[in-house]
Amino acid sequence: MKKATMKDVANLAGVGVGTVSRFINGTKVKDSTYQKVSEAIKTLDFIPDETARGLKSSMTNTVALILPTIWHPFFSEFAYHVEKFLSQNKYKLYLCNSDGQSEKEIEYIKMVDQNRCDGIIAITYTDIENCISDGLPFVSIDRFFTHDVAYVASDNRKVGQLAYEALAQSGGRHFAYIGSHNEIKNRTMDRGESFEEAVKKENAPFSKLDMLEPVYANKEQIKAFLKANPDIDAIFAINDYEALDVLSALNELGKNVPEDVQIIGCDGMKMSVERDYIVSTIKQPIEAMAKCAVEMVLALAAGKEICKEQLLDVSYIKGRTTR
Amino acid sequence: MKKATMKDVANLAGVGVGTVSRFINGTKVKDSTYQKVSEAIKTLDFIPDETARGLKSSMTNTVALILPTIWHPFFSEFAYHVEKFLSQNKYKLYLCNSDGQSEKEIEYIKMVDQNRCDGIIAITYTDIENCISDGLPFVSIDRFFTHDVAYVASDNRKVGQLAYEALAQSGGRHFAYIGSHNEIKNRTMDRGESFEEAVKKENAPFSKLDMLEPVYANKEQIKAFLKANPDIDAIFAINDYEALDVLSALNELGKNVPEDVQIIGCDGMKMSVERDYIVSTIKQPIEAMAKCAVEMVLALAAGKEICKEQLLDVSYIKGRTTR
DNA sequence: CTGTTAGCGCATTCAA
DNA sequence: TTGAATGCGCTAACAG
Repeated sequence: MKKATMKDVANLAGVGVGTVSRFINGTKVKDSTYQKVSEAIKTLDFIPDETARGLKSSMTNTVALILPTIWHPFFSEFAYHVEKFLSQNKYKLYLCNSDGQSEKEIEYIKMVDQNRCDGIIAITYTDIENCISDGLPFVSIDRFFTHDVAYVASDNRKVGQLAYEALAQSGGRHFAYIGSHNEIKNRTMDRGESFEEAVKKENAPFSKLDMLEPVYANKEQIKAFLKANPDIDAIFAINDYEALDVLSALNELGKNVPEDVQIIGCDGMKMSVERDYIVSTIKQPIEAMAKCAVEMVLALAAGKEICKEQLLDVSYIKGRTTR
Repeated sequence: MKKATMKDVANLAGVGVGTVSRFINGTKVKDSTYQKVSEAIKTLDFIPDETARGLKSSMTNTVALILPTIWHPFFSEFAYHVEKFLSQNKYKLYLCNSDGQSEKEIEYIKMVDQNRCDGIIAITYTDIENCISDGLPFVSIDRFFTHDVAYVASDNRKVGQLAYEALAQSGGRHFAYIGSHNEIKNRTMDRGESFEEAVKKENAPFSKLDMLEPVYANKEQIKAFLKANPDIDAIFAINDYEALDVLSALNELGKNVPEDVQIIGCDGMKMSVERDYIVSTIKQPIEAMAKCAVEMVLALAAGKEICKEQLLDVSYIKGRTTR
């Protein structure tokens, strides 16, 4: 049987379509008509067509999330929380894996103008500055565009500071930073820079390995670096993956962690609710970032003015790679 | 400036709206008008409203993916591939974390009738049989409903068989299965059953720990089980997470893996493209399952008849927990 | 409180 | 080949 429309309901109930519409939208109607409409809806299995509603209201109750790949614990944890908060606001989520391709990112950004979604939350490292038009409800994560573009980030400068303090406190003497960076700048670069500054302020020995992405033979490069600098005993890695690679490299070189060398990563994703932290890490407030991003994008979609820059706090979590 | 509509374009180009519509949809128009329309579209930054199009065509080019939580490597890998294949077909993806709540699953299933999406792919273990109405474009993963409901699954019976063979071949003597199951049946239960059968067919010693979900103090239960059965030297765990917990439990009991005890998990998820497999595992063909599911759901959405049951092959991957 | 009507932006007839 | 008209299903304004 074909899908019932409001007109069918109105006919069956013996009322006008307007009344059915009001019923649907919760406007008060007389008790007797309420009954009739309610019954007609039930017998016809009527479900309102959201496309038609959207055409009138030009609201979709949908937000698109653009990220490099959902197949990565940090992003999937973030996406989980984004969807959760959107859902609490009766919003749906479009998911976009950009794989770093700006064309796909742009395609999704266009969806706002296509009236397919009301706003965008994006974690992106590609060159899309000129696609972010002025009134676009767009929230950027961990990357600054201009003061007009809303963004939320963790306090990446504090990350380096905390990493240094934790390593120094547990006896680190020769510090190193290991990481990589993209040509397009984003705030994660601050992690290494602030770490370096903190070390140098104390005049402690410092080495660094900073690779340009895309990185090949990551672990081999790390091993070569560690061999060339055998005194290193306190390493800060740009993220937890890198930390795992460093851990693996050290093991292969016969060093003990954390006895000989300590490692701190960054992100602090849990992999799943019940798993322990393997590497010590500076934890990003992923859930808080998601909440903040959702609030901002919904406010922007509603045309509200908001504070466009949000820095969230980070914290040190001891795992098994520091003493 | 307000968004331009087809009417605006038509006015500016000095043609009728029908012509603009044809232009957009690639129907041939005269060269001279083609130019005029093309220009008008450019100067007005015209982008067709997909909501209005959807209202006419009742197609959304969107599919919803329902899963327990994207915050889990297996599901996020699956979602990654689903989005990829949908994208290749110009389709968008709605993501739904059900967290095991049937209400939320039902809410998304309704979206087909609401004309918000054209079909559903679902990994679900809750009681929603009676919501899967007949013509619904619905594809189930790893769970059988009825012969009328399309589903794709990996060959879970072969999983247990392969696990046994791999463990036996590398010297396992006393076998054990460790896992948990939900009240709602799904095909993953076949893994343990087929493993048990394979072991018993060879008359080898067998023990099992099968917990009812939700499981509390998982690792403690595992430790108690292992203490009570100290001869166990070859363990098959229902999935890779469970395998990690088993690994951790064994370490805490002072056993070496894989020297003293071998472990095989199941799923074969990696944290991301570039990471290695940690535990030895029976790998599910995640990408192939995603591809198959997408093809099926798009075919169903297009009203085509298809083969409703697809079983995909699994394979053994050696990690660091077998010899 | 309720029925009627006019669009929302577009695709698709039907004439011309 | 094209312009004008009709309607997709719904909401909101208006009149009763």
